[in-house]
Amino acid sequence: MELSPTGRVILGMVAVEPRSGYDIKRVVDNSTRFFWAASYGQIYPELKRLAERGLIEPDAEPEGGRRRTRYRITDAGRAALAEWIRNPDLAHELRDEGLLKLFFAGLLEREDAIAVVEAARRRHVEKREALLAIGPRAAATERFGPLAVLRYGLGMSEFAIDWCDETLKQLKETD
Amino acid sequence: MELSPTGRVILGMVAVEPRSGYDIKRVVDNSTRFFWAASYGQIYPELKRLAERGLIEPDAEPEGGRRRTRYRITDAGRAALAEWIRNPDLAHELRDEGLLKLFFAGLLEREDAIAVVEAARRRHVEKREALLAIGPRAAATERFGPLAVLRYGLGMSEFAIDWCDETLKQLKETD
DNA sequence: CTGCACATGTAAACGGTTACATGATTGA
DNA sequence: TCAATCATGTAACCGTTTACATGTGCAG
Repeated sequence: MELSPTGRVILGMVAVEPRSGYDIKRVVDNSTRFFWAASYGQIYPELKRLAERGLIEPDAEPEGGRRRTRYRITDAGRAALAEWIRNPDLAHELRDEGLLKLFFAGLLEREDAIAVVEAARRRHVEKREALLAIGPRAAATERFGPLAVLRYGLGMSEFAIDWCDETLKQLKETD
Repeated sequence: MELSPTGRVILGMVAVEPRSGYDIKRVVDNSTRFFWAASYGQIYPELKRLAERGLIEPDAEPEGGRRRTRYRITDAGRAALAEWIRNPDLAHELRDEGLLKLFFAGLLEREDAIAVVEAARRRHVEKREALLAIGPRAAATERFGPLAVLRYGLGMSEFAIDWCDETLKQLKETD
């Protein structure tokens, strides 16, 4: 049972616990957004498609309060999710605009190239701060995954910052 | 002058030296594909659009041999490219399906989660090999950028492999 | 009673991949 | 003469973002 790209995040988020589209948007913005974002324009139609295919189903109606549709995963959904996670192949290419800028930075004057690397460094520092801020949230889930991926993100940020420093040194000492 | 996402790689590749669509595909597949790929379906229409906007122009017709259209960058093109590179903001989100799988791996049985990390490790080792293989090509350009980004990719791969090892250790020792 | 967060959706426009189609040139 | 590689392109389909549209419930 093939899942669409964003269908996978959504199904995963529903697999963790029953969630509405709004819930999913919120939790994605606080976790996977660093490597996989999702917009409402994707979430709501995709929830309907997943429900039509029997991979998720509406949970019990809310007791009073706001109108909302919370979905829970079905057995078929769990199977489809596991099938995707277990498959070692990746369907999607990585895309990193920051690296593309760095790749071409040498076409500019040296001062400009330095500014490009400095901007990249700033972004990585910001990202590290953002990851540190969501740390407690990830630590709260006892499940393996969020915390490990957070460690990954922090390590990557550290590496990237060091790389920027080293690259700046090289760029500056070439006289 | 706003550039489209893939217009940027294409313009950058033409900025380095005059190139045809076919050339661009080949060089992208040997360099930026690790963080920004491009297909013919994007390249040829985009070359036309860039030419219509005066950012590139057809080079002199080939002296005999094969028919082909090689483009060279114009002053306006150089300005648009520099404008994009200098702008510190990124228009595009990172997307990494491998991390998404790892994020949700804890929903599976422990053996399955271990297999997911092992698959990720294998991918990172393969990527490192691929980067090492294109190393000489990147070193051949004296321009700053390709080599620096290659160093980045290699460092990232090393880090990712170490992270997988550490994560596997953690997953296995939790009895 | 006002503004904010909750909550769900649609339509248009854009971006990107894949499959298909075509044909020339070169080297074995 | 055959296969590989050079070379360019289009059309259909799918995915994604953005902007718009609508309405509820709660706290101050």
